[in-house]
Amino acid sequence: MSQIDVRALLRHQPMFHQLSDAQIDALAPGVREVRGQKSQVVFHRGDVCEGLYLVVYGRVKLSISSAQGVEKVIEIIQPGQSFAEAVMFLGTPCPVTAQFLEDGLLLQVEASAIDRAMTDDPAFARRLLAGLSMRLHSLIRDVERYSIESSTQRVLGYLLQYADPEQGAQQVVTLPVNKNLIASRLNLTPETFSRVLHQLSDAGLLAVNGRDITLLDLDKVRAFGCG
Amino acid sequence: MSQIDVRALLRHQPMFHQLSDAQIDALAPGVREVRGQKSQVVFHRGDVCEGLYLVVYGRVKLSISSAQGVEKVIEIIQPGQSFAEAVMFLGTPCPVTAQFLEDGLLLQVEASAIDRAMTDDPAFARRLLAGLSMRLHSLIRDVERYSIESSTQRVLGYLLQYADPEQGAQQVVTLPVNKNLIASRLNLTPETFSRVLHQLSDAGLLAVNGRDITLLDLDKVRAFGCG
DNA sequence: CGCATGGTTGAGGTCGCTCAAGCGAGGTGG
DNA sequence: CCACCTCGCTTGAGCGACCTCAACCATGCG
Repeated sequence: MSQIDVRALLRHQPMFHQLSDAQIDALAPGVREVRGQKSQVVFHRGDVCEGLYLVVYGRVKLSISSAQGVEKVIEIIQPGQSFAEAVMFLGTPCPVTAQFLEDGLLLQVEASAIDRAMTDDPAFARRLLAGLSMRLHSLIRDVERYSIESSTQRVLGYLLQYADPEQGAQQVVTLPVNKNLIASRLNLTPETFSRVLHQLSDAGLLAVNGRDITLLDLDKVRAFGCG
Repeated sequence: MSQIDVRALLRHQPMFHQLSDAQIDALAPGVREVRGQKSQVVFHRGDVCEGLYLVVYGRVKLSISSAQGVEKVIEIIQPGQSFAEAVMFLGTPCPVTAQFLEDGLLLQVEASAIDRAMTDDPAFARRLLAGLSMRLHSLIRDVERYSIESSTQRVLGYLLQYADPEQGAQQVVTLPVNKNLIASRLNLTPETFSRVLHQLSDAGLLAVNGRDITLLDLDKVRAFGCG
């Protein structure tokens, strides 16, 4: 792959949107392409990484595993998002394992390149900070979910995330990945997830059709979520 | 309080250690002192804050509350640490409530002052990023704890955090705050926390004497934590 | 003393997990 | 074409960890 391609890819990453062409050029030498196939591991928990990753296409799963082999999905990284920034700034071992959910392409940007970009452009540092902040807040939401919400509330909260408040009271949410993965994300077993969906379906709040979930009354769903 | 004092206080904050006197001077006008008494609220969940907070002395509790009034402690901020950075960079409402655990003094640094410091000194931005990264990792640990560890493992993990690997196999850990707060931090009820401690005590792993907990055999404790 | 606060202990309930079986869709190969 | 498999999902029965509610005890303080 030529540098031309890398530059074009970099330019399309939200993180780098406001960099000048010269800054992109400066970044490019510090960037490595990482192609991977479904279920291939990018790095294991405990590995040391020397740079952050950007997802160009494909999705990546960040997860942890207990000694007993139970796996727990922490986050699903979509194209355009980044991961392992924190580990880069700390230089500590990775707290999670990263694995391709499907064939995909990543860009690994080494720390020195990021440092250069930050020095050149303070706005870039601010963007990184904002990115980490968002991650932080979403993790706080997670802690909240796991600690004080019931399984039903977690499921509804997850679904509401995908609902558009502007749209009508009734709308369809299509699950982005398979139900097992979502269950893990919500810290539920697949069995419980399935049961919760059907129980909500019985209650007349939603209708399930494979991965398509129709929220029948957004206001009722919201009210239920806060009860 | 005069500006002299603010500058002296700023200089002692880890976050600002590497700033020059001139940079500290530039920061000072954007800093506000916040004195508070035990259980006084700094900001409520949902409030908008225009700057980050540094704890000079006293401790601050970050927590969330469910609609039913159940409170859950997310973090206990010690002197020298900061909070609300994420909210500052995003400009979003606070996801948590901040409350003094005892009489204390905070410094509120407004966003524009931080921006200035970042522009002047890229290393400062890096320090902020490292700070947020540490927060992120500790939250990942939390999610891990809540989702795949048992109550016993959570308690042991918490205690091991305070143990010094360099010291002998037997050492005393003094709980920094009262047991109710720690229980909440570990997502346990006070009752369960108490029971777990006594159960571990029966198992000969530790001895409880008020807030002083003696770990009787560090290796055994570690082994127990992983089983 | 009376009261508040923090901690312990007991009895009982429940949410979500585990284990196990069954089902439908999609794919492969004989 | 059908047998057969896998994979994702569902359903049921039983169970256990942790919570809830309630009483009780120790300490400190006005």
